[in-house]
Amino acid sequence: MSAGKGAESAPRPTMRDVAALAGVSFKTVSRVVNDEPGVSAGLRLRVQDAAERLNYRHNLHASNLRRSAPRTLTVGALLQDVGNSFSAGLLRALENRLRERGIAVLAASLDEEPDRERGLVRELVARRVDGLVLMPATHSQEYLESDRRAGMPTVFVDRLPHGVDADSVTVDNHGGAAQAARHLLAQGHRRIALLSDLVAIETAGARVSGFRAAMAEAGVDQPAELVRLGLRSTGAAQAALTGMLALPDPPTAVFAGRNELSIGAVRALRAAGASRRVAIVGFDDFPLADVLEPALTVVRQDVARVGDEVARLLFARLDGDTSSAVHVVLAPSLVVRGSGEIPPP
Amino acid sequence: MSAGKGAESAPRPTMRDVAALAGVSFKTVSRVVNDEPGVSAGLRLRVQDAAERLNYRHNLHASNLRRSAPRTLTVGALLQDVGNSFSAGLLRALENRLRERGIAVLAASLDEEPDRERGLVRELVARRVDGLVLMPATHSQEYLESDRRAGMPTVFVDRLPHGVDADSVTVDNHGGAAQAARHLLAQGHRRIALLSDLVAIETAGARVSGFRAAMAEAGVDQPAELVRLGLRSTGAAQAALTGMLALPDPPTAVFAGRNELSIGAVRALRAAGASRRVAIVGFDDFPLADVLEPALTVVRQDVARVGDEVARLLFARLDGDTSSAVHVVLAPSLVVRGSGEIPPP
DNA sequence: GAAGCGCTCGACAACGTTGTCGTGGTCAGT
DNA sequence: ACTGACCACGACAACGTTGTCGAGCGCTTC
Repeated sequence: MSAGKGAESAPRPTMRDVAALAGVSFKTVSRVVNDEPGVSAGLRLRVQDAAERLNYRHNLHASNLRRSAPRTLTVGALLQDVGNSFSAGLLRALENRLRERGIAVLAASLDEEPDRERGLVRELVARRVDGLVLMPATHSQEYLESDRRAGMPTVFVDRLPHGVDADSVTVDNHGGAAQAARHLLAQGHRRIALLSDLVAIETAGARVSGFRAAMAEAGVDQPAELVRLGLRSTGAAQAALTGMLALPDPPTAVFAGRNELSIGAVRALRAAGASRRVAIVGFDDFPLADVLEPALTVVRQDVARVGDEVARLLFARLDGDTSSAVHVVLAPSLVVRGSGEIPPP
Repeated sequence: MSAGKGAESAPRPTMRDVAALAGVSFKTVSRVVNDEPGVSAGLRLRVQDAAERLNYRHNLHASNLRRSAPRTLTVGALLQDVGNSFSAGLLRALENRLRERGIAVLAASLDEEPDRERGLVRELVARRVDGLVLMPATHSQEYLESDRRAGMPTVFVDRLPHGVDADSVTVDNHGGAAQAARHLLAQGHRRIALLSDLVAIETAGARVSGFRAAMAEAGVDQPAELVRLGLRSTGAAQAALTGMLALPDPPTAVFAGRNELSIGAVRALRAAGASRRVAIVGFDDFPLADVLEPALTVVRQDVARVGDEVARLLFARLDGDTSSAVHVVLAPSLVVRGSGEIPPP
């Protein structure tokens, strides 16, 4: 038994081959394959049998090329990192909805690299995907405009579109972060560390500004030594917080702006033996947040809900809706689990 | 500015349109687009300019239809659940390698449903993907044989192929589970609970048999009350272990056969206040296993390594290697973190 | 019995591209 | 000045499919 494809393998059978075996014209095969009417039951069976015998497989590309309303039944999903729990959960939620329409998903990761985003969009357009779901890494998506005009429905997720008037599904990052800050303030905390990713990333920026707004509103001032922006990884967050814990006047609470930063912060607290002394609230839930000790209080975005909304908007566009862009903003919720309720000393 | 695609939007420009604008034949446009030689520099610029002005986008489907060696530059990855950390991590590792060759990934989840696997394979073949990465849900993949003969390279991952002679990358589940059991036995445990998914799932079955082999080897017998198979979810594992902890003679240690079951087990231990009293070793690592208290000892499979191997095998087949099927088995490693080193009372 | 209708089915063009081959022009060599 | 080689480019067929239209057949209807 041969194991590989073998460049020399016989070409796949086409409708013509099936037609020859069944003794009909290849147009009749097309009718049978597409379940079109106008073929007698007997012939239909003969054709199906021939197709089976030859292992005939429909060629979606040729089909799409010819069809009057081409549908590749494929959408592209450009997410930050399909290995990260937020992107992965979203991808899964999307897949569930798209499957209902027989649509497959081309998934790729952007890693916050603008060039990769532009390159991948090009590739996906060349593949003539029916639609695009984009968690952008670029500052402006003006480059998308011509493709959208040419009929490419696009739904932004997690971040708003800039320079292009497309649908979006985001969460209220500003509000969620403010809620986290108020929660910590309500426990009596005044020295609250702020750990954030690059503020150029829209969600991170909104969370920082939401946090700061709530602090300002409470009249608490935020010293620079308790702020670290531009943290790109779990390790960076861990190092940053470890440094702060060694300050003469260390923070009594921490707000971590993204799930990986929360993890780094938890590691730093553990290493310093401060888990039960320093409060922490994170943005983004993750699978094990509830079994940490203390369990992690987080601002949660409902990824399944986000996926549902994205699919809903995309379907409307696929169905020909050309009304003006819709921006869905979902409210995140504070999940109280213990780590955010530790009082200041 | 219009927001949607609009079924009525102008058709996309083709090479013919670009040619008309540039005042050349459309074959010349083809040459320019594909960077083929035989076009003077001046003309090349004129064509590129025209393409730019019209927002021309290459049509990969038409291109592939005509090409003598069609390459869709797409592979299908059928994984268990792209939202689960193991599948997601693997998908990401695969994507990294495939990107180097400009190959995109169609990702889908099988959820252990055989019908879905067969249906999705059909779809992917209709899309003429260049290759298939499969974490099978079916008991036999004989149905794949004709497509493989027709030239579809297939690499199995995490589970071995059955009924078809294809490449595979798996980890030594039997050995890994045995190692976990021996580790717990070495601490002096004799009453070790076994939590497993459906043993019909090959990996789960191998882990169960590995665990049992190590127990038998040590002459320890495993009472039925400490065995629960067929656990499909975190909640089921939690309930199962909670029940066992209430036994007159409860287990002093637990082996959880899959990461979600470990999570359920940890929850059960936490709820029973037994985290520091009952030892636990899990199969599969996950992002926060090291920050639990106590940190979770696990048998780890290196997903990045698995992804690399899968890509390597796939590339070899894409490059025409028709030698017989290769089966790569990677050794998992025991990561000692604390939870597995709790001694029996 | 002729006309008309409906039902199957096939011939053919077309989708947007690449592969093959032919044409016309330039230029070096004699 | 003439040949031949080479280069730039174009005409045309082909990939596998669907859309359009018309041919052939059996049936009903007056």
